[in-house]
Amino acid sequence: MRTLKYAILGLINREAMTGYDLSKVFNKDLVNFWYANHSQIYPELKKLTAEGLITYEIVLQGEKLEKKLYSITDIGQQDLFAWLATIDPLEPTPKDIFRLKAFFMESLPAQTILDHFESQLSQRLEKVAKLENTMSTQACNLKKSSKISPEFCDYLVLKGAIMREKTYISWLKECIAEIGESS
Amino acid sequence: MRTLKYAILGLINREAMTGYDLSKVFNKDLVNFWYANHSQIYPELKKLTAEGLITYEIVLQGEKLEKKLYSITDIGQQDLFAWLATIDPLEPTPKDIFRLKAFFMESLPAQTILDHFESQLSQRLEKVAKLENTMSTQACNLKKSSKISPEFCDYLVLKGAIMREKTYISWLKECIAEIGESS
DNA sequence: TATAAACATGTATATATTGACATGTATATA
DNA sequence: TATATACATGTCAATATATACATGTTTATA
Repeated sequence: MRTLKYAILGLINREAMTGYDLSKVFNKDLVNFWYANHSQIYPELKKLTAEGLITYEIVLQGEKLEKKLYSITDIGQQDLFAWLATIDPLEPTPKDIFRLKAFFMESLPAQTILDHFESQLSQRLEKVAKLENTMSTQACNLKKSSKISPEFCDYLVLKGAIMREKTYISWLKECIAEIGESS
Repeated sequence: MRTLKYAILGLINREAMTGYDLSKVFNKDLVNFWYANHSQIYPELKKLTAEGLITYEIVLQGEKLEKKLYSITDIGQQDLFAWLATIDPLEPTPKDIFRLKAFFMESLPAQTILDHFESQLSQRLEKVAKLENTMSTQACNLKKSSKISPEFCDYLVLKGAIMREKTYISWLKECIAEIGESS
């Protein structure tokens, strides 16, 4: 479905960027719903350039270091907007290795099962703490923008990520409680 | 990471199955956290057989139709249990095309944005209704098994799936409300 | 008894993704 | 000024996944 294509177009549409910049954004701002390695990004940039959806100019960093600053073309923008406007059917539920393991865990000793859930719980607690920290640091710039803006979208998806993590945590706690009762 | 391998081993460990059976189970019981097409399953079964982790016997269905009934070997079970016992670091957050689109949506007219969220909301409401129906139909067999059992695991992951969907729905509703305020 | 739906098993091709390999520059700091 | 870290761009090989192609049997039902 070329989702990476649109993720890149969407970012470059916001602001001209290098492949390196894209890589950073994917693994920071977008990491809660999309990500990609640089080994995927650079070939895709090449492809999008060949397709005429983006162009680049070479910018010098220091004396010698050349970086490619990509911007979106008119065709690229049309393509992006057409994709954005399309309403999709529901995606398949995301895969989740922990849930898969949990599904089969019954063959393990009760204490090992609890260890799994406790480990997952502490990792998720740490993660949600980081997300909430981001939210409180950025909340001023984000929510107060009372019009629909990039910052407003940042805020909405960050809120969604926090809600998702908190629910995962609630589930883990309920599982731990029920396993305690059952064993 | 060969997750499909362990998904298959886990299922065959519960009960001997054909590739066709596995395909059905993936797209019914496991669909809320794992799935695979038959075009992935059959080659993997071949590979696992070659690796000595499973074996099959040919069973006749009617007069001519041969099906392969797979069972797990001792080595397969050891491999499965070793995987089950391993505690993993947190997986990267699952990708989500709708959230990605939402992140870039700000360039669209407010009404189109709302249409996206409303469509997603009604699709998710339908989905959670189905999940809750499954839960109420199967709840008797599931929860009442007061010991840790396959049915108990089924119950736990189904509950998790319902919680996840409900949170997605809450997020969508909050987004719709906030977009209403902002536009 | 014709027919559709479900059962049953594969392969082929294209795309997506990961992790390793490979190279070199610029900048901050010890 | 040595050194580590971040900046910057690529390729390659292996794995994973999706979609289409391909074939044949059995069972329920109209």
